[in-house]
This record gives sequence, structure tokens and C-alpha cells, in this order.
Amino acid sequence: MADIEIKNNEERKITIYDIAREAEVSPSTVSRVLTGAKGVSSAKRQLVQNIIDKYNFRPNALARGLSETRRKAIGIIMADVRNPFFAQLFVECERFAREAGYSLLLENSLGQQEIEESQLMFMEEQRVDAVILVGGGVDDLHSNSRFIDVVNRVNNSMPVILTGRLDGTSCNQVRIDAIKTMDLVMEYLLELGHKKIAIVGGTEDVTASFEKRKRYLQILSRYHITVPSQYYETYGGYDYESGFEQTEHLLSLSDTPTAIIGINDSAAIGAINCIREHGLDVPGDISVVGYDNTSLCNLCVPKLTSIDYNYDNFAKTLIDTVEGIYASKEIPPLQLIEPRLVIRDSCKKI
Amino acid sequence: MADIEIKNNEERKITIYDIAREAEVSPSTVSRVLTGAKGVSSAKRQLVQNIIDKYNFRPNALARGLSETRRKAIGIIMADVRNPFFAQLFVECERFAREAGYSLLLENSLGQQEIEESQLMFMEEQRVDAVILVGGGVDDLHSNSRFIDVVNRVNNSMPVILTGRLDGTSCNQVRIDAIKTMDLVMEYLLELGHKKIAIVGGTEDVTASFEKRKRYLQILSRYHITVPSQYYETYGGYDYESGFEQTEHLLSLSDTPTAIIGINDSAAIGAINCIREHGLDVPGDISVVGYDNTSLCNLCVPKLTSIDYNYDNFAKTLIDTVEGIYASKEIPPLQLIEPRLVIRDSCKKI
DNA sequence: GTGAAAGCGCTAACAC
DNA sequence: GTGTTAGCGCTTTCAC
Repeated sequence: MADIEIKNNEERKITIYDIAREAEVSPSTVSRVLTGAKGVSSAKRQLVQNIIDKYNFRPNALARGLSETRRKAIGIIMADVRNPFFAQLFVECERFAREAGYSLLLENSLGQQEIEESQLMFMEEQRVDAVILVGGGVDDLHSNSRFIDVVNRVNNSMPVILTGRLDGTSCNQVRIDAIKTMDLVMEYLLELGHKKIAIVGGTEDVTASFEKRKRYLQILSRYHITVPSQYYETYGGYDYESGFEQTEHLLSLSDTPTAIIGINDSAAIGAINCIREHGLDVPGDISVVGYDNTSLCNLCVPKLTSIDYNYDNFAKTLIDTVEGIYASKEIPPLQLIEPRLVIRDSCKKI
Repeated sequence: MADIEIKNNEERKITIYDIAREAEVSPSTVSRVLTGAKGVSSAKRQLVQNIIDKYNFRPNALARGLSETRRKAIGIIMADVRNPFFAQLFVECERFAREAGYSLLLENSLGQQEIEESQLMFMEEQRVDAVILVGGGVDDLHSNSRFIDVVNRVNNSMPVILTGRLDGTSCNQVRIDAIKTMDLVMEYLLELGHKKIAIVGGTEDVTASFEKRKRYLQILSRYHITVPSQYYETYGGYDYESGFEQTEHLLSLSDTPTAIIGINDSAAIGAINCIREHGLDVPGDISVVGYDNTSLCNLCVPKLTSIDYNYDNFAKTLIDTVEGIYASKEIPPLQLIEPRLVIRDSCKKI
């Protein structure tokens, strides 16, 4: 028994030369079969394929990548895949990438610029065909100049696609139309009769959050609505607690809002729970809207109305952009992702 | 202006030969500097390093991987990173992998066996140092024989580590101690005085769910507690709706439970919301426990008591196992991850 | 300490 | 159609 023991990972790796020898053809022919190239008689093709199958031979992707110009791999650097927004986008990207014959390399920067930079370099070493930056440095309102340098350097050797703005680079951008998201939210709330609308969550230095508040103020002013500055001035974070605490503050005001916009779903749910804890009803007393349309929307009470980004379209645009660049297509430097409002049960006419 | 336009991706890739030429040393010396190998005078080392920095040169990882035996990359095939359980585990794995000098290749099988198998082959082509299987086929109670074949084949060329049981393979396993999780939950609920305990969610063909129910019955019987079969017989799924619907069913029984165990946090929150919708209180009328200790636990009302797996320990064990295999350490074929109960506000003494 | 040369496993001209 | 050959960009003996 001992000598037929499985010798795990011990066997010499099989190569196309081994296949070629056994099939009595040249390595090129094996390679042609592998790549599906034209110009092999079906007899030989079959013969070679049989031997490949016999050994379950898998060509070495590294060797392949070395000789080919394209690696058929795309790097994605995300802030944090634990955030459902990123997770959803990633899974959709993976789907379209697979369809286009790409594989994805994912790295999470966890909001640490150092890590993000080293990950960019990693992608450079990996010679991926493109790298997509989602969250992290590209979300900063005031871009860090060192980060810009790194991005530019990398962009010099491979296409870098950004999901945010980054001044000082010529990278393609695929961004959510933040202005439009706020238009949708405000239009909806105003139509429901709300005037006392507040925002919770978000930080000042994140472009999207900044733009949302800016647009929010524009719209209010267009409708000649004045609200206390506490309705929008206090920034927080992007988690449940931020939403909860800021709502706590709002409810302590003499003039409380009738509608609250959470900077994302977590913050919005924090708002909801805070409101309910105060014995008030959502949407009976206060309406709440969230952002990102994550799976959280369906597991809170009431179900949360939220802004969706058509993740599949978002992902498709990203992958198409990579393909387009290599196909030398004319890609607009900035592509905006159209948001939509998914209405559930958290808002009510006033 | 036109002729100083940035020629994106056009410049010929710089190699160690270019560096060597400019430094007037041999490529080997450059390589030694790159790998940090001994046997280079510090003068030359500095000289070479300067030129590397000057051009921001990054060695081609593919070429490196071709000549080196180890790629320093680990493949992870997960069911679905949108599930917070997987996302948390992945991020922790990434952390420990980074510390150990590994990068991670993530693929989501989305519960489709076909995809999972092709991803295993992909990992084979990538010549990763190991592949970790999380969720998917390794969770099946009755392992699919074709899947076993594929795993065995892959395991023949690289270590495959499983987070579930898979009969017919000799792969290392790192698994959550499902029995222990149920011990913790039941011990806690029994201590609180509960006897009428039900389970919602989970499917019959998933090992962990099956084992949990089995243990649940063992414990009940040990304490001579009898419950209606509807308390545990109805399987569902792993989402919010399953938990909700099954709880709906439980509440329609003449003899309703005083405690409900959700097969995961989503299902548990489904149970909570269903209970509250019936005008009952959690934990006042019914206590609820979840599984996975995801971020969801903190954004429901009341905050959910849940089983945690010490994700960092789980991840560390996985990565350590890969390292251990290559260090020819003696790794036990089965390593169990110790769970713990995180007590929040969803349970009450009866 | 340093360099020359072989090789890692594949693809892609280029011949025949 | 098929084989020969030359790389792809690195690491690693093996001389010196």
C-alpha cells in the first residue's frame, strides 16, 4: 500500500512538450490546439486533445502571459469588499469579466493610502491589462498629490480606470452621477410634500458626499426653502452609528425634520432605528431615504427606499471601457452612471 | 503641444536588461538586488537601486513566477462575497496573506458547480501555491462525485484546502466546529429557561445546517425536552425571507416557541421582524439567536445575539496551513475553528 | 562579488 | 498543415 500512496504535489509538472512528445507532434501544434488557432488538421487536433484530456493538462498561465501581450486579467482595487456596495459591484464586474474572457485580481485597500499605493504597484508587477480603482483615493475631494503621482506612473504602463474624480490624471473615469442621485431623492421628497429635509452621514472630504450636499442646497434654494444649518452641516461617517447619532441630534432640535436622507443605507437604517426608538414612526412621522440599494434595504422595518446605481450597468461599463481601450475605440473620458430611485416603504406623503 | 502628448501604454516596457545596461552591471546583479539576495557589494546595490527607482521599475511577476517555483499567490474560491460571512473571511485572509507575502486570487462561484469547477481549473493554470475552497461544493452534505474528482485532480498538482467536509479527498480541512456552535447556543438558551426552541432557515443538503439540527435534537433529547417537529423540520434558505416565512409558520402553530435560532443572521433578522410584525416583542416574548456575527447584528432592533467564528483566527489558520504545508510541517488533516457566542440584546430569561 | 548562460513554459513568426 | 526557432523577462547555477 505504501508505495502507491498519493504523492501530493510531487510529480513533475507536465508541459506542452510532454504532450507533444506523446502525440508525436511539435509543441507548436499543441499550442495551436490549446489556443484554438486555425491551421491544425482535425485528426491531429483530436489526437492532441485526447492526450491533453488524458493528463488533464492545464497550460501554465504565467508562461502564456509572458509570451502573449495581453494577460486577460484586470486588477480591481477596492476600499472594502465588506461594504455591500463594493461587493455587489465586484460580483457584477466578475460576471462581465468572465464573459469577456478576463479574470479579476481583487485587492482591498481598507482606506489606507499606503496599502492602496502598494497595491497599484502590485498590479503593475502583475502586468494586468488594466486596473480599476473603486473607492479609496479616488473618492477624496482634494486629491493627494502623491497618490496622483502613483496613479499617473501606473497609468503610464497600463490603463487605469477610476470610479471617482482625480484631478491631474488623464485616466478614464466611470462615475456615478452624484448630482442626479440627489435630484432624484429631492424631487421625490418634495413631491411628497417634504420641506424640512435633513442629511445624515458622510464626510466632508469625500467628493460624492460633498457633491450631494452641494446639490441638496442648490435644490432647496431653487425652491426657496430654508432649513436650519444643522440639517446638513454635521458630517459623520458611513456607518450605522453615524446615522443613529446624527439623527439623535436632529431630533433634539426645536424644529425637527420630516425627512432624512442617509448618505448610504447603513446610515439611513441608523436614522430609522433612532427615530423609532424615540417612539416616532417611519414613515408616519419622518420619512427616510438611503443610498446604494444594498441588501440591507429589505431587512429593515420599514423597507428602505434607496438610490440604486444599476450595478450591472455600472460593471458592464467598466469592463467595456477596458475592452474599448484595447480595441482603440473612442471612449469618452468621463462616463456617468445613471442612478434610479427604488421606492419601498420608508417615505410617505406629508 | 501635440508632440509632448502623453503616449499612454505606448512606451516599451523596461526590463532588468535596461536597468543592467544603465548601471553597467549584469542582469544577474540587478536580479540579486531585486530579490534582496546576498552577494552584492553595497556600492553596486545602491547604484542599481537608484536606477530602479529612477524608472520606477517593477519586475514582471509573470516572468518571476515562471522561473521561481513559488508564485506567492493563493487562490480562494468562495460562494459569494456579497454574503458578509464570506466578505469578512476574505478580508481577514487578505490581511494575513499580505503579512506572509502572498497575494490572493478571488473567484466567486455563486453556487454554480460548473463555475466552481472551471475556477478550480483556472487556479491550476495560474499555478497558485494553494487554493482554498470556501462554501460551494464543500458545503454539500452528499458530495458530488464529479466535484470530488475535480478537487482530487487539482489537489494532485497543488494543495487544496477545504472549509468543509469532502469525503473521498485527502485535502486539509479547516472547519467551523458546527457541533460546538449549537452547544453554545443551546446552552445559553436553556440557561435562560427556554425549552420551546425552534430553528429557521438552512437547507437539508448543507452539511453545517444538517449537523446543527442533528446536534440540536441530541441536546433536546439529553434534557428530555420534546418539541413539535415543525420546530425544526422545515428547511428554508439562507436569506431574510426564509427566516421571515418560517417564523410566520411557527407563529401560526398552537404551541409557539419561546426562542428561535436563525441559521444565519439574515434569517434571524427575518425572524425578528416577523415576530415584531405580529405585535410581539423580541426578546420580551420570543428570544432570537443568529449565526455568523455579521455587521447586520448591530443594525437590527434589538441587536442580535450571534455565533462568531473569530474570523481572524479562521483566516490565520487557513493561511498558516498553506505556509505549513510548504514548510513541511505536520498539519492535522482537520482543524476545527472554535466558535463563541456574542451576546447582545435579542434574548431574555424566561 | 560578479557575469555568462541556461532554462522556466508558452506563443508566434517564419520556413517548409 | 506542420515544425523550427526565437523570444517573453526573470532567476539561478556555475565559472571566474
